[in-house]
Amino acid sequence: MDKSFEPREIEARWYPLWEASGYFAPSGDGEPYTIMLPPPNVTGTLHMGHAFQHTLMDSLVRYQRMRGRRVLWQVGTDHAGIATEMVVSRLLDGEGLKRNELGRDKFIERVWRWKEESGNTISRQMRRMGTSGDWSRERFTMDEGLSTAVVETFVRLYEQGLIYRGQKLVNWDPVLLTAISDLEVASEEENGKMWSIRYPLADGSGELVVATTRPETLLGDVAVAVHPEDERYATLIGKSLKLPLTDREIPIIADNYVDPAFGTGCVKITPAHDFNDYAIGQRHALPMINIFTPDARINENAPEKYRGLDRYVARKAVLADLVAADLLVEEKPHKLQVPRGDRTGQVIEPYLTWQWFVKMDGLAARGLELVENGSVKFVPENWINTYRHWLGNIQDWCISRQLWWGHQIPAWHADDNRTFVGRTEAEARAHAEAAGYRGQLKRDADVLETWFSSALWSHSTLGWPDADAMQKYGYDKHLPTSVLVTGFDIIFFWVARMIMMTDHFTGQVPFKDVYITGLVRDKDGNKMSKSKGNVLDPLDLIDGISIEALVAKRTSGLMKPQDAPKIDKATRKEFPEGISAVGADALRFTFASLATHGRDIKFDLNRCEGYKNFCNKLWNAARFVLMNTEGAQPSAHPGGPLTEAERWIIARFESTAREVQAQFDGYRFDLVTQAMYEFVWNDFCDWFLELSKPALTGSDSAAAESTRHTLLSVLESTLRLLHPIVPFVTEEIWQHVAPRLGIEIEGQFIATQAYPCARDDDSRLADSNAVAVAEIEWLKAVLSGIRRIRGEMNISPGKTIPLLLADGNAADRRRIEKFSAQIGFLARSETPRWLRPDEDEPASAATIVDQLRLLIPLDGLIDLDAERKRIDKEIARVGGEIEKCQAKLGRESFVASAPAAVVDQERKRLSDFNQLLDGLRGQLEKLGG
RNA sequence: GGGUGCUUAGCUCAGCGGUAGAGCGUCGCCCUUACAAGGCGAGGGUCGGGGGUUCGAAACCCUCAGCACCCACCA
Repeated sequence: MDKSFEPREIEARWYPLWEASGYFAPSGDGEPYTIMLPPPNVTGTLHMGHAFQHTLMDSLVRYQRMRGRRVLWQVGTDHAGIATEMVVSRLLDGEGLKRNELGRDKFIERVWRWKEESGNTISRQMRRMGTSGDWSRERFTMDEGLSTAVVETFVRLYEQGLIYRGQKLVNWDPVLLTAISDLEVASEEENGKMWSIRYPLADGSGELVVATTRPETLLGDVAVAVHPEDERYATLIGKSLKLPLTDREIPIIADNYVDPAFGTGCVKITPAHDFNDYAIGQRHALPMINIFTPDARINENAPEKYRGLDRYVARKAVLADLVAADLLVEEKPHKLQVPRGDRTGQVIEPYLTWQWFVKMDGLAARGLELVENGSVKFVPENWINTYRHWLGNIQDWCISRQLWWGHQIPAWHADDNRTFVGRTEAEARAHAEAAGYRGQLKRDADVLETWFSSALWSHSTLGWPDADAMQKYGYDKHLPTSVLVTGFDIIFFWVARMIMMTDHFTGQVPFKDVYITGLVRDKDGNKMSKSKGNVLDPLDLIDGISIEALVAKRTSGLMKPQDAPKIDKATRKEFPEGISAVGADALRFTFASLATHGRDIKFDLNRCEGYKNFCNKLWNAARFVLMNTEGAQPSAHPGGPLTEAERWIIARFESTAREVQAQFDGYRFDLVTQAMYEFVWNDFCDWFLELSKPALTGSDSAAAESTRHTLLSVLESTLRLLHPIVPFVTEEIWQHVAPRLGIEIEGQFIATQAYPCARDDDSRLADSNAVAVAEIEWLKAVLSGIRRIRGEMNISPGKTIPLLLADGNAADRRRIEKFSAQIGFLARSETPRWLRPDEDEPASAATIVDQLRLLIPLDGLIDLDAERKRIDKEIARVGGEIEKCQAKLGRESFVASAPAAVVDQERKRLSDFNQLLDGLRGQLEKLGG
């Protein structure tokens, strides 16, 4: 193996071999374990959030696969209707082409070409991350099978009366010219104005003043509402007002919606352009006057002089005319919530259109029930509140979009405005003929919103509704799936709908657990976005990138090119030398370690580099083991007793394996990686490898032989333990290590080996030994004590020191004898020697372990004053602890009320501290302090 | 206006009723033959403020403050 860990070549070599071997596909007879990848949008490339979630999914999948489960990780991509259509439109703009000039068919052809490209990029990126999804059954939401599922779903819901077409007020994007979802509208507070306008009574007996933030909608007013108990206006209810700037008269109505305390207590009602007004209009059976064209210009329902004006131009005109007619009372600044489409940033219009809807009441009640009764569990569980709140207040789901890219709605309109739904045109025609219609049928031009097909993902990818495909894909085996790993931002868009749809059509929940991850933010906690110029491409972390290339990437193709200099500067400041390659394993380990519950993650490149070092550490530990086991007979353990150090590391490994398993099962990836890191670095490298050195070179050849074997076997188990998180480096090392243990690796991969389990792995590993642990913990205390003196006294690490022993009990004598070689080697001391009873104790620096005192004679080595200071400091610390213990034990209430074990523990602490204090005082005395 | 989460070492975060922790950064001493992407050691925190419950609170309850996010129709 090379001297240092070079991820690039290793990653490039193993992935194709893994994929070709077929282990990504479900196999074996184990209990199925299934994850459906939230299909990424084919809008471009994967971002850090994807890489993060994919890492977690892949870790779970590899973990369960090694535990013998029959694992399916279903991968694929989403057509992402509106988003992809926008990307391609922008692309065409660059070529000087217009979507509408190209026409529907040609445009869709272009989108398919784009989809090919983006889809390939995505799967390439996923492969670079090391993800082990089953590529052989990769799906796309608009492929043939999934499209069949969409049509089938639509038709069945329609036949069940759960889909209907209706004219309703929806959120309308006047630039994209389509309806959009409530969820795609974000209201932001903006500075605007509020105008008060006089509406004269028709009989000339007075006037009402109404306030509005949108004076142009006055042209569509159909009433003015007051509160029914508002005494000021009680006598006016039912009378008529002259609607300014028009020749219409409108009634004064009473409705509880109006807050008499706000403004004048009079509200103009425009049912076709405001959601509240729409509701009032329905309650009072008012007409609805739509005054806008689809692109938000005034239409023919308004007086002629305003027709064709853009909404904001019309606003100015209306205000000018009101002033001219002396009907404008006041104009004042006002903060208001402005609804903007989250894709275009345009101000959204509530707009009256014909759309298709899914009735939600029954489905939502069931969706709620499935979560309330625990069929689907959220992790962390508080997300249930979010889910509950949304489903409890849900509106019917508007599923039609006036776009081209997507599943075209399987409905055909007759000349007489009747509509027929069918799986095919022939089926629709049959319905039409059965209803006595024989004329022309024209297919509905709209497409379904993208989440309609996503909602079917968990069962459509398993072949539904095709019986053969369901059989082939193991429909029964894999549904419900094990866990959905996704972000909180799509709980409404996707999670809730998938629960409802999958249950409705299969009688199963789509998944048992929903693990909600945090959002990946930049190191300052900002959301990563192209426009902020703070995005990182996961591949650039894996491969590294020069600062020039990174700046170029971040500043090109900006929506606001004027931001480029700012982004340029910030990027150079954060990454003065670009980003150095860390490799996929380090990136994965970083993501996993940042995956705590219930908070977003700030991505910190320093963490990444730290974990690259971790991979390197593992690499070098493996080199050490391999170097020291060269030529060893591949075999099971040679037999004979294990050394304490071996038994200790085995016990530590076991408890680590237990911890890792428990944390995997609770989706605590941060704690999984923490346990792995601590074991590999602190236990295996810092202590066991060091302890093994004297054993390997010592005179006890049985111990050397045994140690060699344990080095190999613990390393090999550790590689398997770590593999789900860091697949590449563990594979590479394992292929070198496993043969030394007699494991046949021809055509084998670490991923298909068993996951280490604390009890049923190697029986020797199962022999956790409390005595050995105590012995080694004692040895560690001895060595740490000596090292502390060396460190604080600035004794050169290379310098060999004399070491004398005093006091101590029988156990200490036995242990010193046993570990004499280790102590000499690891503390760089001469062979430790017991002080003879009659011998004068030389002035020394000392460290105390229980009753044993370890003395380093001062002569020339140690500054007497420095040692006194060191002891004083220690005495102060111990004294403080003693005070705390005494205070605690001195309280009657503590001794009386606390559990006996806690009281005993406290007493033990006190006596240990006192013993230590005595030792320290004695030592100080001997130094003449 | 409702709701959720967060506030612990310089930074990023664990801990969530019984001795305040980790990584990174900082400061010493070291190229000791696996690893300087390293070794050994050190320093650093009245756990956001204030109350309460408890023998005991970073943790549980109340309250205040700040930050972030989600939902919501005040013209």
